[in-house]
Amino acid sequence: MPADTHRAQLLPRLAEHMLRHGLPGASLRPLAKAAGTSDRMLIYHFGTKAGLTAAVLEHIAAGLEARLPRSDGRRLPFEAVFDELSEAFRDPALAPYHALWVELVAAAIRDPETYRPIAGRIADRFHAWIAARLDGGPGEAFRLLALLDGYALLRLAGRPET
Amino acid sequence: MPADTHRAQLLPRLAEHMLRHGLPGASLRPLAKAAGTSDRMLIYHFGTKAGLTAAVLEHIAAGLEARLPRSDGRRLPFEAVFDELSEAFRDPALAPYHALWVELVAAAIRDPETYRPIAGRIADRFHAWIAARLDGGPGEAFRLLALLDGYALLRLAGRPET
DNA sequence: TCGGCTATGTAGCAAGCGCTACATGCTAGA
DNA sequence: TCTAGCATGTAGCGCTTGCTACATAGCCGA
Repeated sequence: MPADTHRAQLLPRLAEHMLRHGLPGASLRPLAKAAGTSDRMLIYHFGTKAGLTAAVLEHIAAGLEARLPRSDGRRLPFEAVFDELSEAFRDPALAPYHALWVELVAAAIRDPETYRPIAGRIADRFHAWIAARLDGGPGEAFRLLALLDGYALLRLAGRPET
Repeated sequence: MPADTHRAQLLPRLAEHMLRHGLPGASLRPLAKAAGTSDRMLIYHFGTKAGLTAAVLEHIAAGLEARLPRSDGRRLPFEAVFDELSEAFRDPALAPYHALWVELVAAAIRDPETYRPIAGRIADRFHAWIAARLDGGPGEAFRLLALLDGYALLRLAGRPET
């Protein structure tokens, strides 16, 4: 059995654990336990903790995007898209994703080499996702993304919008 | 010499270290070294790591607010305040504060007991600061705060606004 | 002078971290 | 059938974490 297959089999369970326990809870031994293997084997398959983290986060981001509704081609004005998305992002089922996103950006501050490329790719993904359904330029899409991120951040800080 | 005086003397150096090295770098031994004392004495003065962290972060937040310009009583519309503040917040000298803020919110996710009250108080502080110079209600001030936080977050994720 | 309180140094504990050394079972190709 | 290499278990290393036990020096009031 090739190594890629092993990784692909591990990823869903690693992702589930990481979503539930966050980046700080994603140390090798608990991850291994959750995936039914050993820390020894995680390093064997992914080379390094950083490699593993990158793979799992990429997997999670792809999963989140697949869970969001497809664009129907219509482009709506700023406030309409904002209302729709801020409503959607209040879904508690998405809370673990927001938490992980903030933890990822926090990690990118002190270890940019490892985490910044991942964070950047994820930001781009959702920027494009917004731009595709917003009647406006990329700057406006960026602003909408920032606004949604800001509300999510403040919610995690214990200040939900009122 | 009373204990409060000792704490007050330690705080500036602890704050400087925490600003430079962030929340993850703020473990007892490095902090103690930076403040010219020992981990033993930090616990002695602050009781607990959580107590120390709360005190230092409060000190830092007060310092940041003191550094921002005072309100002259005039109230400006949303875009005017936004432009002024997003300009001010791009100052590289403030980058450590943004980084620490995101790290604080990230910490509040997994340890709300310790960090959420601190994060909430800081959010309130700047919400009030914005509300005092914005021509609009608290909801608009909140939206502006979210927008600024969002831009800061994306900047830390390696995506500065364009 | 003595007794108690504040302050501080030294040493260490138990847990967790990423990662590695070493041995070994298993299986597929020559 | 032999052998090379993939896969995996066991054990442990060196380090950092928050925190504590214990001893003790210095000072201040009775």
